[in-house]
Amino acid sequence: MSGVNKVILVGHLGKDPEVRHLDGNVTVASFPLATSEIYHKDGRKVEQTEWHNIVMWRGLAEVAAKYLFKGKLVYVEGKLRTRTYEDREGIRRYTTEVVAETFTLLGRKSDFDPPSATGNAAEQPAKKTGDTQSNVDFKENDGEEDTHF
Amino acid sequence: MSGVNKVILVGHLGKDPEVRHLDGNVTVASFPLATSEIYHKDGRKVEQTEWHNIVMWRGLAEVAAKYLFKGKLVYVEGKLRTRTYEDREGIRRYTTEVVAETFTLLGRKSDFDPPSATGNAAEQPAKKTGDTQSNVDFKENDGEEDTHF
Amino acid sequence: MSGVNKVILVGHLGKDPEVRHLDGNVTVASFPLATSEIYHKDGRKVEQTEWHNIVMWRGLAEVAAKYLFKGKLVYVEGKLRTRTYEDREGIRRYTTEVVAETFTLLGRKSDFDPPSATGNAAEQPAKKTGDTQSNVDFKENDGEEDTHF
Amino acid sequence: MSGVNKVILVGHLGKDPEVRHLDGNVTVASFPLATSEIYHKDGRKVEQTEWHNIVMWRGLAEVAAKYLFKGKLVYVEGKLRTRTYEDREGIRRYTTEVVAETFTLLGRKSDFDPPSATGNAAEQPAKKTGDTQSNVDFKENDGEEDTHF
DNA sequence: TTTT
DNA sequence: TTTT
Repeated sequence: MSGVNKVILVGHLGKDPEVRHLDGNVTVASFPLATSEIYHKDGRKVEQTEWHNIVMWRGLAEVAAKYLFKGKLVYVEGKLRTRTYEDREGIRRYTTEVVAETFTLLGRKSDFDPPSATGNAAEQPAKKTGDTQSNVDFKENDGEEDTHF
Repeated sequence: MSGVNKVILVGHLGKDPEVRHLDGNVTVASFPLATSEIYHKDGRKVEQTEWHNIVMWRGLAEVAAKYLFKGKLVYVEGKLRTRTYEDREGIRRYTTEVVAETFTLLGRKSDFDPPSATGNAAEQPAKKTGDTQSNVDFKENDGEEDTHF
Repeated sequence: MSGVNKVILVGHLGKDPEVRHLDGNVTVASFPLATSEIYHKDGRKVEQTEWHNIVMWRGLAEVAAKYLFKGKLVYVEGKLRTRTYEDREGIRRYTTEVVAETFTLLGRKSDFDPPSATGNAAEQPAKKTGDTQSNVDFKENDGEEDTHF
Repeated sequence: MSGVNKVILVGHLGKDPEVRHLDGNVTVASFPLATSEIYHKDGRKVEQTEWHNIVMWRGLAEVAAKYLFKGKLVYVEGKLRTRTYEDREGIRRYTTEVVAETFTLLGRKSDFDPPSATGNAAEQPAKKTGDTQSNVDFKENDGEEDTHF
């Protein structure tokens, strides 16, 4: 039946993606994304931030693990999914997530480098220095196609 | 800073909108919207339905009360908002809603009529017969502008 | 480089898709799509129709040939592409098209049937009667994936 | 009837906006916007740039004149409009434009400053230094509303 | 928990 | 004509 379920976000990652590997060699990455809007109320400027739970699967999760880090500005396109789970107290809860289908890193070239080699660099998939790639557009089944985006 | 928070849905209303009037002459309408997607798994066709909580404010809520009914197919554009509340047991819960900024009724002219004059017709703002309007596009502050959308 | 180029349309086909088969077994379908908006100017209601040139490639073109006909209401998602060509008088012209990446048929089940068996039915891929399929969501590389949309 | 006509772009301005003032105190701004996509063909990376003609009216044109400059990265949301005109040789031509309804500047704070005070600064509406505003979200009738975006 |  |  007749459905469209599409979300378009541009915002900053609140944390590095959390990457898990499920059975069957399936990768999942998830992270919070902040979108802010500024509006004016009674002459004052007010910033309101909305937090979104982003989930990426398989190939998209793997490129997310390589290119997305806390603070990066990213365009995310995906769909809404509300699922149910039990919290630690056994209470049934609902959570709404954005299951990403594409993302595009925004910002300047230097923004696409991983954080500089201090502290937590060890656990991050290193992006080679000298790589001149300056932008990243990804879709869910990237790699297979030799053509378009 | 730098934010985009946009949701685009096409689906059917699961119920008539529930309309409330808040202090200060503010109208709010809300209803569940179903978007379905069909995919193929192991040769079988599977339909998966996602339910969204739609909220409309002020003028948009008022036109929703006039034109939107259970079963109608509608295009909704808005933004995500997650808010917290306490349920009847005093448990703090989160809910994610789509705050609509525009909607467009889809389908044929007859679909824009209110349900036929049995049962609950009384409490529904009647759409005149003979009205040839066959489509409805609305934005948040409809009425004020004398121009386009 | 950082790019997003996305078009979202809901409108009616102005004609049946024109389907061509290029070298290398590549199918292309194209058709005009009308999107209308109603606005109010000086108290009068004005309807303004915009026409879009839609182009579909390969698998998407093939499903378009099966399910899309003049008058159908369809959701189309794609990207803008402006290309140059020479008209019959040798004048260099530009045309902007929407290269579709997905489409979804909207409307009721009966709307998905091909036009009844008079006139041009012969050249249309018949959709069996009795088929209960009531909705069609397609993406560019449909068929390969056994999962989601 | 039943229309949706929406374009979503993220790209860089190819030129400073060209601003005109029409009769009746109406401002129009227009500029080319580049969206690039990178894809892989036969192992080679290929970048393809698409150029869009963006048009902004009234209040939106005025804020564009203040904040948008050649090279800036911007999110633009609007609708497609194809219009006809006669070129200098009297040939009737068509052009498709994106009539913007909203835009959001993307990138870091320093990107929101006007070009430094050399060369062409004279003809640009100066953005005061010391202004700490770091992001700009605008809609068509900005200024009137005291609330949301 | 982001960004400015 | 942008950006990397």
